[in-house]
Amino acid sequence: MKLPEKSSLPDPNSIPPLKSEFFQRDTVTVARELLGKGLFLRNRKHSFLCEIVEVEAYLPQNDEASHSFKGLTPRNQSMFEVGGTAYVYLIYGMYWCVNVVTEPQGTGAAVLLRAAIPLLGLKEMQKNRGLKPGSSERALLSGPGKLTQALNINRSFDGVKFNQADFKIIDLGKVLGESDISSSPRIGISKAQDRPLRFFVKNSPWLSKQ
DNA sequence: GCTAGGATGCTCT
DNA sequence: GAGCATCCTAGCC
Repeated sequence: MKLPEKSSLPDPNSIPPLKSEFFQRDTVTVARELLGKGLFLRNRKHSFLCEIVEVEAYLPQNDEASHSFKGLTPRNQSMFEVGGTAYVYLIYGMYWCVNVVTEPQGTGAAVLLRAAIPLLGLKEMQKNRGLKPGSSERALLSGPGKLTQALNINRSFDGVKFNQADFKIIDLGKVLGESDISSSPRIGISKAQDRPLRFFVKNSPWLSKQ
């Protein structure tokens, strides 16, 4: 579980956000290709960068576990926005989950961000998570609720596009092959439990579950 | 090491 | 009123 040296990190400010066309494709394709990409977020005081290693796809058709399954509601309306939009919702009354909306406007599909490698802003992530300095870095972003807590993502990000100077998904120059990616059933759902729509970087120590 | 259970509040029925 | 795309802790191997 080695983190890269700070000096070897790219400057996220100089990397443009992924184009809208990247997200407006088949949801499973986007989910797989989001692995290895960077999520960058900047507020008044701090910059955060992390590398996505685990996601789940929620499909527009015949997917009972997807929030879009029963159609548009006030809660899920940003899931029907154009690909590249953030869909953020509260789960279990306590935790936020952040999704990347996929496919064209009106489709109702998204990719849940479940785990990532912390690259920039680790101290602030630790503070946001309420962890002691020196606690394991693995605890920072190894779950959907942890990730939003560490990066301070909440309802105010719902409906925001991932193409802002201070909120964007970027290419880190990492190339993952088919053999680097595994899939499994999605976690924590009660419907459509058999479908292998969770995608993750094989053998990564940063996942939410081994 | 593991598991069971509680926290907590919004959304839809 | 039930159910929920979760996390943490206490208690038990």
